[in-house]
Parts: sequence; C-alpha cells; structure tokens
Amino acid sequence: MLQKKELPKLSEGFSRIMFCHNDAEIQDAVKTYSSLEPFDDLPRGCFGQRSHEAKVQVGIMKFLKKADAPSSGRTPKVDRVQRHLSPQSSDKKDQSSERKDGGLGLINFSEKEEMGSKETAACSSSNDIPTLAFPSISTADFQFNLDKASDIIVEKVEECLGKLGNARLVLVDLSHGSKILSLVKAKAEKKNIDSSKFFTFVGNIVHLFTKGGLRCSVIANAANWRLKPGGGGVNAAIFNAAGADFEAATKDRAKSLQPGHAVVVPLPSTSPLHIREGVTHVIHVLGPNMNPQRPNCLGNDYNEGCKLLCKAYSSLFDGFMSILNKQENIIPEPSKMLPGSDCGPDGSNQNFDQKNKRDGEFLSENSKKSRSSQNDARVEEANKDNERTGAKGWGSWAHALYQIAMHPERHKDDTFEVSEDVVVIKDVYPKAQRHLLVLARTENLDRLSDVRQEHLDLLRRMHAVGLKWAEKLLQEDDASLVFRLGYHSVPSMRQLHLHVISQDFNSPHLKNKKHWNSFNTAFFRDSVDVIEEVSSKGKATIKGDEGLLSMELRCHRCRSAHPNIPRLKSHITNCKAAFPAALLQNGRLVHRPGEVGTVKP
DNA sequence: GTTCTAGAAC
DNA sequence: GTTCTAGAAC
Repeated sequence: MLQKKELPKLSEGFSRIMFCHNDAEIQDAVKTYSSLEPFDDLPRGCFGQRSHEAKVQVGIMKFLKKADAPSSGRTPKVDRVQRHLSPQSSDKKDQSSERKDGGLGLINFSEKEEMGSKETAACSSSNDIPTLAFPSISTADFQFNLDKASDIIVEKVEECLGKLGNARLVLVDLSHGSKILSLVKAKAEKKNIDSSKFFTFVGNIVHLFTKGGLRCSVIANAANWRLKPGGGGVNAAIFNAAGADFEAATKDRAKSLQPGHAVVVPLPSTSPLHIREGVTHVIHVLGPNMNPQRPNCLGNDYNEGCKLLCKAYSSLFDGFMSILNKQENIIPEPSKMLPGSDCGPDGSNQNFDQKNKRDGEFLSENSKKSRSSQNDARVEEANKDNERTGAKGWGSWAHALYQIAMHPERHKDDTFEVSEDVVVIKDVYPKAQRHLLVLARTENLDRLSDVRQEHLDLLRRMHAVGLKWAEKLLQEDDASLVFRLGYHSVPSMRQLHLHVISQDFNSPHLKNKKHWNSFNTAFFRDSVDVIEEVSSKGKATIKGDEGLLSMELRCHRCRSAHPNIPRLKSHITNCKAAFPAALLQNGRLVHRPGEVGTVKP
C-alpha cells in the first residue's frame, strides 16, 4: 500500500492519471499501458504516455514514501514499479526522497476508496471530464442514519448516471475511515455501478485538485438553510475557500434553502477556489435534519427524512445536469421572465425580486410537481389577477387596495369617503395614531413610477382630499397632531395611494426598520414635491434603493440615532425637538399654528 | 402588507 | 437567559 505522500501537481500533458494501490494493479497497468514511461518534467512517480496525438493518456502515479519517515511497516511498492519501468526514475527517487511534504499537503491514497475494474482507474483525473464532487448530505451534523443514507446515495447516483453522458460523480469525505464511504462503495459495487462514472474519494473537498489531483468542475456544499458561511465542516470550508465574491454570488442567487432543495451558484472567476482548484460552480444543497440540536429536526421520522434526502440528491444532480446542459442560469432576468413587467424607472421592484430569489432554488422535477396544489391555486389566482389587470409581478397579497379602489361598495365599512376619482380609507395597520390612505381609482396606476403629467390633476386632487382629512382630524380629533402627506417610492401594495400619517408614529404596528425608514427617509416622497416634480419634469423622483429601508434608525425630529426599534420608539415618545428645516418648508407638514418649528418646553 | 421564527445580539 | 432582527412564507 502507498503511504501518505504529497501529490504533485499534474502536468497539462495528462488528461488521465491512474493511481495504483497494490502490486497487482501496478502490474495490470503496466501490462495494459506498455508504452508508459516516466516524465522527466514531472515529479518523480509520474508515468504515462504523452498526449501529442492520443486523446486519452494514461499515467501511473506513484508517490514515494519518504525514506526517513516510514509510517508503516509495508514496503513501498513504488520502488519496484519504478525499477520495472525505468532505471532513470530510480535515480530521481533519491532527489524526491529529500523533498519535504509541506506545501502541497498530504493525502492518504492508501485509504482512497475505489470501485470497479482495475483497468479503469477509480480515481482518474482529467480536465475534460465534467465532475461533480459531493459530500454525503445530512450524515454528519444532521445525524442521518448512515445505512439509509448510503442506500439513497447509491439509488440516486444510479438514477442519475444514465443521464450524465461522460460526466462523473464523486462522493467525497475527509475522513480516512469514513463509514459512509465504505457503505456506499460496497453497495455501488454490488449494483455494478460503473466505477469510471462514480467513485468515492478521501480528501478535502476544497483541495481536490491541488492536493488530490482530482479535477472537479463542480462541487456540492452541504449548506445551512440560511446559505450563510460558518458552522463547520464542508460549509465552512467551502465558504472560506471560495471567498467573499462567492458569498455575494450565493446571496445573489438565493437567500435561503429548504431541506430537499439545491441552488446552483456559478463561482466567480475571482474566487480562489476557481483559480486554484478549477471549480466553476458550487451547488448548495440542504438535506433533512435528524439532529434535535439543529433547526427543523424531523425527530425520528425517517419516512419524511428519506423522502427529503432523495429530493436533496435529485435536486443536486439536476443542478449538475443543468450546468452540463449550460442551463445553469436557472434564475431568469426579471425582464426575461415577465416581459412587459412594469418595474419603475429605477428597475426596482422588491416583491418581484424577492419572489425571484425564492424561486431561484433548483428544485428537482419531482419536488416541483409536489408543490401543494393550494399554493399553486393561490399563485394562479394572483397571476390571473395580474394578467387581467396588466399588473404583473405583484404578490398575491398585494391587491387589497386595488380591490377597494375599484369596488368601494364592497368595502363600505372600511371607507371614509368615496368619490369618482378617489377613495379614503384608514390604513388597516396604521403606523401612527392617525394614518389614512387616499386611493386613486384609476386603472393601471399602481405606483409612483407609473405617474406622468397626465395624472397631475389626480395628484392634486389626492393631495387636496388628504389635506382635507388631515385638517378635519386636527380640528375634530387632536389639535396637537402633525401630519405628513406622501407616497412610498416603491409600494408593497398596488394601486397608487397617498399616505396621510401623523408624525407621532405611536403605533404597535410600527415594528421594524423598514416600517420606520419607509416614512422617514427619502423613500417617502412628499406629496407637494411629487406634484412639483411631475409638473416640471413629467415624472416623480423614485428613491427605491434598498439601502434606504435598512438605514440606521434616526429620530425624525432631532435626527439622533438609535440602535433598535424599541429604543427609537421610546425616544420619539419624548422627543420634542423642532422638525428638521426641510420638513418645515413648502407645506410638507400639516399642523395647527404653533405646533411645529419650535422646541417645545 | 403581515406573521412566524431562527439565530444574532445583548 | 431575553430581546431583537431579518428573511421566508403567505
């Protein structure tokens, strides 16, 4: 058996390397590939046939046991092979024996798993053969039963191999005595699975090429559901090795992952894993969790667990095949997915983007089919509504205001005022003591970015109605209130609506940063400014950058910063500072004389 | 738009 | 330990 030795970097001249593990294999290989000769320009131990003409070349790599560091009592067979093949290589042996192992790292090939015929290298490496290296899913931290898992791996691999063409699958485990590898190996052998298409390999999945000589264009990551770095094992190793660009690329593809699902992430060319290891894609895959100490534990429900693990491998292999078919760009561009979608001029549409990110997961065909029919029906209904009204890209929940605006008679209890062009309602989830909405009743006018010069009269009318109600509330309700009238740059609900909101922001419904910032950053467009902009430029300025909604929390009066919503809310109940000058101009604030502009006692 | 909840932050 | 955030799901 070979001993732990460094593995030299492979020459471009090799497209196939054979690792031999015992005398019989070496003899077989030498017999089969009689023209083999040592390569002068490769580290000692590399033998093979030059690839000037032949498409497939074969080499025998042997790595010498360091003369001064025997780690087992067994004779290093490589000496005999080298003698057998060329005396020249014997001479080189001494030089390389002096070489240190550091730098390239160690891999114990004596424990490399291999399967199938000896003629076909269990671990052949080629830059040409697309290879997916994957760890065993769910069997480490998620404590999935190894016997059941190995059955599933072999079953799913067998299913996939038929569709793979010349591509290969490699099950990788770091541990030399890996039980899952030996189980899978045994079961795959029993099923006569072609060992040139599927084999197991002991090594670090982020160093397969540089330390193992195994070129894998795609590697799978046993991800966590948040698709975040950290944790341990394969996930931490891959995120560490792939660098920040990969983290960003992942975030770009999907925000999270459900058990049984996978998502393909092309590895940025800047990623060290791409440059060093030649990995072009990482497929994140999440399996079922049987560990009670981890989220979403299935208890001992192996019915569900096995289903999910099957689904996970199907999704993973489907993802790999989509790469092979050059269909890895499974998340369509919004414009391609929904031609004519009416995104604002800034191109932003949070609902749409979010939906796309959710749908960006790579689902196996089966799991796509198994989506609940109830959910399908809801989505279908929303799609119909979108189609019917020409309003595409809105979530299924985003049509409520549209329904009220178009059919106020069906919502009599909720409406304050109905006229030909507007409807006034109370916001169902008011973010302040008084919070009304003035809805436009115009069709195909869903948001501020739809507004043009032709809507100026409507905008003025909406403003006048909003102002009327603010004044009414000041007069009849609470004279100390201060109102602000305006639009969200990118609304969450369709149908243009003007917010009339008191500036106390004293409401249990104001719960998060997005709520606060949507009314207290440039995301909120004052009605007076919108009218002025549409009048002068033909359209309103949209400040829909995501950044605005996640900005630090600042008091809208004194501009002090606060670490979280509870602290901010506690502050604003007491802050009596004058409003910032910008708000005091152009009638942006509506109030009784003397209520704003000065610091109160 | 809200609700739910894992896990980060404290 | 509790509080709070942020992302998915609806």
